[in-house]
Amino acid sequence: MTRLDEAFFHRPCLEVARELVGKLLVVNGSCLRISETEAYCGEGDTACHAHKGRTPRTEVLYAKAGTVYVYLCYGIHWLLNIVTGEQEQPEAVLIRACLEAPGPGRLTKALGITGKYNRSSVLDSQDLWIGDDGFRCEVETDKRVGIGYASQEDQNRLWRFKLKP
DNA sequence: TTAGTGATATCC
DNA sequence: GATATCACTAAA
Repeated sequence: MTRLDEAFFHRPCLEVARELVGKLLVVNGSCLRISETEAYCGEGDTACHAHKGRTPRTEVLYAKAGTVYVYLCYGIHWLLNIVTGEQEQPEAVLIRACLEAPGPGRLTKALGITGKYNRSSVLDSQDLWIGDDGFRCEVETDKRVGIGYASQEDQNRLWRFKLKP
C-alpha cells in the first residue's frame, strides 16, 4: 500500500473528494475504507466554514494541502477534514463515513480522533494518514447534507461523494 | 421527532 | 459577558 502524497491533495477539492472515496484511512494501525466524503471549496462556497473569512477556528483551512482539520460539532462530535488545494485557499474535504463506521461523528469516535489531531498532517503523521491499496470502485454523487444555512445554490451542488456498493 | 452537548461567532 | 448557532447521534 502506498501513502498518498502532497501531489494528491494539492489539487482542487472536488477532485480530491471524489478520489478519496475507496481509499484507506489509516489511524493508529487500523485501516478503514472511506465510503463517503464532501467537498468544501473556499470562501465562495457559503457552506464552507471559512466563507465569511479567516478566524482562529478556520485558520487551519488556509494551511497547505494534507493538513488535518478536526473540529467539534454540536458539542459532542469530532469531524475529520483534510485540507486540499492551494495554500491560502480555504478548501477541504470532510470525511463523512467509512464502510466500518457510518456517520462522521461515529467515525471519529471509533478511531479515537479528537482535536489533538487538528493541524497535524496526513503527509508526515505516523498515526493518521491515507493509503491507496489499488482498490478501484464506482463513485456516485449526491447533494450535501446538514448545511441549511448555505445558499440554495450551494445546497444544490453535488459535492458529496459516495462509494457505490 | 426530539433532546442533548459545548466551542465558536456575534451581539450587546 | 451573554446567547444563538451548528457539516450529529441516540433514543423513542
